[in-house]
Amino acid sequence: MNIKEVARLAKVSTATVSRTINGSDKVTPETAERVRKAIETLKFYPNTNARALGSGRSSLYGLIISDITNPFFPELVKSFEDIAVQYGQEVLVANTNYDPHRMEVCVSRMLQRKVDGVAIMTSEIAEHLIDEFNSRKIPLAFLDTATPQKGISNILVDYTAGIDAAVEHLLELGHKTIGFIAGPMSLASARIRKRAFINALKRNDLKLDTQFIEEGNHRTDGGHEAMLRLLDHKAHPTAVIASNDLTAIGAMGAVFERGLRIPQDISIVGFDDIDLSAFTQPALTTVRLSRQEIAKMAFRALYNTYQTGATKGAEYTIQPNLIVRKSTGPRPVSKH
Amino acid sequence: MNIKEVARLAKVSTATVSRTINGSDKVTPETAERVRKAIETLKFYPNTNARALGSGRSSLYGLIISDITNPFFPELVKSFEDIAVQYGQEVLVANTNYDPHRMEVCVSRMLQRKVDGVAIMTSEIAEHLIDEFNSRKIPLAFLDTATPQKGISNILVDYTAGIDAAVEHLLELGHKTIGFIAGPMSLASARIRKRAFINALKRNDLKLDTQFIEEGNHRTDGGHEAMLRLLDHKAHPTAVIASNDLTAIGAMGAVFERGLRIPQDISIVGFDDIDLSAFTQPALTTVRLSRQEIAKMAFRALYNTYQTGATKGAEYTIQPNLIVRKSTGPRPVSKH
DNA sequence: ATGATAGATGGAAACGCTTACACTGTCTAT
DNA sequence: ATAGACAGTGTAAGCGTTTCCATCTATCAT
Repeated sequence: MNIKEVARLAKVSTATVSRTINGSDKVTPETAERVRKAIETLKFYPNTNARALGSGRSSLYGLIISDITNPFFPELVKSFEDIAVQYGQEVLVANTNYDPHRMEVCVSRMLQRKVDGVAIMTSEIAEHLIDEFNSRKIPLAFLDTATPQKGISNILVDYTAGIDAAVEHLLELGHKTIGFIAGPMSLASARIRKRAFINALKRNDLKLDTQFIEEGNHRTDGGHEAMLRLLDHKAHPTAVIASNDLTAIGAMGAVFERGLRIPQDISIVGFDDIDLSAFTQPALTTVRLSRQEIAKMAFRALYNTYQTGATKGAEYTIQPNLIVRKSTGPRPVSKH
Repeated sequence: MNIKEVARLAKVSTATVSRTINGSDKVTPETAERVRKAIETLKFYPNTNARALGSGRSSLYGLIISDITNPFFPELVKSFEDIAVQYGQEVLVANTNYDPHRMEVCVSRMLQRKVDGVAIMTSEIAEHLIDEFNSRKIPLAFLDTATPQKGISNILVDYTAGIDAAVEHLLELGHKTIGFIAGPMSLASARIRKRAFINALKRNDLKLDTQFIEEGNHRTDGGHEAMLRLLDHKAHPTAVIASNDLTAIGAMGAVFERGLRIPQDISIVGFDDIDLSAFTQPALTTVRLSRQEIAKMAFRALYNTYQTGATKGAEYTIQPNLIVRKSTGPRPVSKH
């Protein structure tokens, strides 16, 4: 079953069938109708491989993430696909599993499939891999890459604004000592968030107490352990901000384990606003980082760059916003 | 950059380059080495589209799920990909969004990309779409399809065993009245789970009280509302089994809202064991349904069928098992 | 030495599309 | 009536691989 059989049945040339499929306006409505009917009858599905090969366009966009089981990503993937579909494009998703070798494999897949652009939503990528894309003029879009490059779009998150909002919210509730559970320092985004927290303290004239900053791993277990360490201090903070929601959720478990209540004894704030955060007990106050917005910007940047053949990428900034739920409350009076 | 340039640099024909890439044994080690060096130097990545076109094999397997943001699926996707990679194959994931039209789009994508097999992990699919695959001899693997067909593999879940384990666990804890929050009756898997529950009651000589069976939607909000309805009965059940974990989590929220405690006042059991379930407060007792196992079976079934050209599919059964955590406890003494 | 055999390599057709270019027939302006 | 423009369609040359078949060389039994 191929375009030739369709052409034969519709009594036209293969060129006309191709034109009809691609919605060219140079086909009379009657002819197009005949072709469409033939396609229908034969249940013909054009071979994507042949199309890509013949046209030189794959209509495929790559999306590289670290781990689909990390709840931050599914919504990102979904939004990215939704918008790609709107533009008549397809998406190739690849997981790096936080592993540099797997990253190479992902890149290789993208290259072999001749994608029209790649969104790299995980911070760590080797320089030489970027070069592979660059030399082939494949548009790239990054999320928070530390090193912006020419020909590459960048989606920046205003972490400062997000963390500031969280700190101010806690200040308004009367908290004086705020702890922070960071992500792994090997991740650029975790480093940026920690820095934003330190700056927010400074801006609000709060003293920085490094013993109240613990390092987690952006997963629940890390948050759990880090929180236990924080609670071990004779005078622990009355509020804690976590570098991401998973960490916050792990931290909440640790608080309960020690027989303390949230938010009466201690307030917790997360970051990201993963779906789950609305359903924890109590519901988590968190800084929302819209995956939909990230996906939309990244895709558009890639699509535009590819279509216009522009050589320089764009920059966009995304504003996170605080979602106040039930895990934050006034500073306990008994506390210092 | 293509195979010709590699051939020129390595001073061989394109046929030999192709053979080297595909690991044919008919190439002398020295020649192969020369070719590999040329590939390296030129940073050549073979064009997947051309490969698929030329060989007639796409080495691509489709995976159709309903919704990647449903926490049941990410782990399934990951496991499926992991095993596909082991076999040197690639995966094309598509979401139906529970929408029959989107399902058609997904199937169309699979057909256009000439996949070597498709795992359909969402129950609802129109008969005529199955035919499209059948007539093209594309292997199919289903999860719990109600209507087994020839040439199609089927992964069956022993829901009866899973629900039985949950019911028996509650019985041992002394519970006499057990409620159930079902999924949407439009979903085959939800219907099967409900039926399994009813049968389990029967088998244990418990009377079936239909007012203690509520319908949810397999999401948290549905579980929340269904639980509120259950709690509205003057004598509500002391234990409730939910059709999936999301429903159970929503139900837990409702319990807290009414000022009751888990498990002291009421026990809750989920189904699936999504990652999150270990981190709820209290951690959810649930019936684990291994996504890894499902993925493994589905992929193997497809791969074997395609490789051997077998015309009849296989059947596998998966045994769920109860994971006891903190959301279940002895029947409250004050209760009837 | 000779023919047979096997193994390595090359030549070129095929895969199923897209698209530049050529062609035909109408229509418009003169 | 006629040249020019233009719309609709067809012809055929790619696109980058794979793979069948042919060719060549070296080895071996005779």
